[in-house]
Amino acid sequence: MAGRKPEKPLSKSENTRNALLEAALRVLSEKGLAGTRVSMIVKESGYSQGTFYVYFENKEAILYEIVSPVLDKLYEVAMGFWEKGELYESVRHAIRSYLVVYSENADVMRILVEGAASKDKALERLYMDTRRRFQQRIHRYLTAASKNGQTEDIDLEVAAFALGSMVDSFAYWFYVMQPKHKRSMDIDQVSTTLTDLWCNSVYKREALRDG
Amino acid sequence: MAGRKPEKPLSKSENTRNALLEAALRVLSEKGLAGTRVSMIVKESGYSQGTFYVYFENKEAILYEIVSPVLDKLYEVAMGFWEKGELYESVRHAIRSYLVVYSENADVMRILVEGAASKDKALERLYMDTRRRFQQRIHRYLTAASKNGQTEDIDLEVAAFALGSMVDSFAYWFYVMQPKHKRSMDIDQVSTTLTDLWCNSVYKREALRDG
Amino acid sequence: MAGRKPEKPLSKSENTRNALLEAALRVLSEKGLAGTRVSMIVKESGYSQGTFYVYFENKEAILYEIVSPVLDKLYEVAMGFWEKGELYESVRHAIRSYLVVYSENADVMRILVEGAASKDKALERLYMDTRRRFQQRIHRYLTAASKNGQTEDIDLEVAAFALGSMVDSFAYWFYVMQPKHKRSMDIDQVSTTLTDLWCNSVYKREALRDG
Amino acid sequence: MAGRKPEKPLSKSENTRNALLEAALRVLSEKGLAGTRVSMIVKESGYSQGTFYVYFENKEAILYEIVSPVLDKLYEVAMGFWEKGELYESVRHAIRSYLVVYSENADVMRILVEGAASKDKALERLYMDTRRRFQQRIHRYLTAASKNGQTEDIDLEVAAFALGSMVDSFAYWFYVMQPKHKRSMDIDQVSTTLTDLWCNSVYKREALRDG
DNA sequence: CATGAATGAGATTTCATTCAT
DNA sequence: AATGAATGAAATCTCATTCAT
Repeated sequence: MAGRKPEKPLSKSENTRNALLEAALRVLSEKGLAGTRVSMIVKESGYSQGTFYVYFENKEAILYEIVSPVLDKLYEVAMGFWEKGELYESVRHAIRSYLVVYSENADVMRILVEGAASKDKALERLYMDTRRRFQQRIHRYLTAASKNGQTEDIDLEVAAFALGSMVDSFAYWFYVMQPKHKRSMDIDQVSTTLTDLWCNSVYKREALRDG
Repeated sequence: MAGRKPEKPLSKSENTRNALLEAALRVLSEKGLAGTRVSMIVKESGYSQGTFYVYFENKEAILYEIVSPVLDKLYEVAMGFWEKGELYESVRHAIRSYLVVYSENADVMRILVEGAASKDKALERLYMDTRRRFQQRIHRYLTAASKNGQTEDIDLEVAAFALGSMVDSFAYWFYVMQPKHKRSMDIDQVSTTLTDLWCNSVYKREALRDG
Repeated sequence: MAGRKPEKPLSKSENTRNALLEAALRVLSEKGLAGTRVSMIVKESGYSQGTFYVYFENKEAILYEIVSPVLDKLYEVAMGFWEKGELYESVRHAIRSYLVVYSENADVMRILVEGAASKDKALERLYMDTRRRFQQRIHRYLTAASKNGQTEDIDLEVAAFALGSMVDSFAYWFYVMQPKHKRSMDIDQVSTTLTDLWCNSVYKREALRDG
Repeated sequence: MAGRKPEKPLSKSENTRNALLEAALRVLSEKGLAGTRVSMIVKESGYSQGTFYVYFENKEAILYEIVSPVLDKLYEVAMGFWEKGELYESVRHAIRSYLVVYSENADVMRILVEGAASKDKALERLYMDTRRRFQQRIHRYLTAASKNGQTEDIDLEVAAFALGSMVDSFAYWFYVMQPKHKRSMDIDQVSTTLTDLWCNSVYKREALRDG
């Protein structure tokens, strides 16, 4: 009774749709955006070429549907807890959650980066919007702290973006570019260091001590 | 007597080669990697289709030649001054130089990001290698400071990468994704904030005060 | 009850495939291997350029499919009767059959010769293998006769190859190189002479008289 | 003084021409006719692309110049001795000489076969003409023998072509198709067998015994 | 719903040949 | 005599998309 939706059985058409989405993700993960062909997706899905166009208008459409929910999840999970708890802990929680979701969707994030850089309008916008949402949220939070005299005297708008960038870019390097077997550091260790950097950089030492 | 080499006139073939490289950069900047066709490059250059293949084996070859020197320049310029001066100033100089070169080559950096994300082996490696070079250099620098008791007690390896990422990712957002007319902040202002964040995050407050 | 399979109607795709094969043969016959373009084949077939690549990986693939069955037929027809009948007659039957099938497939044989000479690995091997199969079969046959003391005292291995070559090369000249209107001799006449040469060259005169 | 031409030193232009011819032969031997590019020839020769067209009108021209003299030599050497000596010996001498020259020019012969089969007009004609010259010569010789009652009662025109074909085709297989290391038989052995076949096939046994 | 055959525009690449120097 | 830069027509192959069944 824990808020779980009762599992409605999926209709035949929903099944096919999902199968195509999953197949697309698998192919995109392996081949990258530029290397993915519709023919690969349908082959992977087991359905036929024509079926693809029953469910998606074109190649870009399926892309958007794959990337979009991951970004929403990322935002929701990382920003949900924020503001409720104590200073250091709420930062740490946000960072750690971000890394967890990122690691689970590293392939999608790679695709997003590729697409946004390639001037694909839809993905470029998705990417920008998400980063701005993060920035604004962080900025709002820092401003609040600054009103309590807890922050150092720096440009909080730039800081908000820079710190968000730091975590995001670290995640990209750590989970996307780095081959799995080379990751010597574990997520808790990393989260702690990132949180230390974040907090040291903007908060006064006293503010941290007091929480 | 200023040490400048007397400018040897370029041979005909060197001229053509350069013209193609420049045309390629223009097209890549406008269309992105995935959107660039050899036909566009030759049209832009004024040469014929066949001429392209006299000078470059294929599309990837010209790509590498465009991206590679920019990365070298970026490293050289940003890391050159490092270690010589006073703590805060040397960080600031590095960051500012990085941003300057980045802004002058924003288009190329976008291409690099797209290419590395797209699993193009050559560019992926170029990207990784460069980031690692930066990380190692920063790490070495932080370690030196830590031996003088100047750093906070954090994981310097992660810090090195995270701080490098912060600057790089900020630059990407600021110069690549952001349309020019929306950039309200100027480079000095931004450099200062980034330097503040950087220094606050790793160095002890005393160390900063003393230089 | 005549053992004929009821003719299953060919599927759409089988039809297209066959149409391409037939068109390819026509073009290859007229233009030769080096002079044949995929564009010519599809034009001749009435299908579009893209359709070709739905059915065949590339030019070489369709080539192999055209040549290979002809060689099998040639071997089967020429060697099928062999050994059953009387000496002279079985040789004559084999030679005549060879010439008949050769004349019906002269164009294909020309292509095979061109392809094998051009160092196309697949065709070179096909050519070699077929010639060796013939040689071995003839050699076996001559050896059997030699055990009955019916052959002259010569190197039967060389003889086997040389006699096979004689018939094959004659057929090539007669049906491939010679323009049709210049062929004054008819197939029976020619078969008889070739059989005479063959038999005289290896068999003892007595053996021939006795059969 | 044995008829050797006094070696006039070659002019510069003759040198270049020869260098190109030799380079062309090397490339053609390795790559086959269809696989040879003008660019390969000039690279092999060390001269430049433009130089090729100073000496040869086009690609076909150099081809003809390479093949033509070999055919002349083949005819001259094989047919020169003919008719002078005793029956068996003159046949054997002709066959052996043919094989010797063939083996020395196997690469060229392969090119000729490829070119003739490919419907290259010039080479097709060269090939046909040469084979006809051989046939006519052999035919004339057989007819002479037949007037002395030395031949079996068979169609001498067909025989002439068939026997010529036999030797030629054997040589092709032996020196062109067969990789060198697989040739177990030596030229004397082979010549003898071919001569035996030839003589047995057309001459009366008595004629052979008497010479 | 699903199919799979067919398409054709367009991308990459090749290469014999020309020509000004 | 020799060069080598430039060409451009043409060949191969790709692939997102359509559509009749």
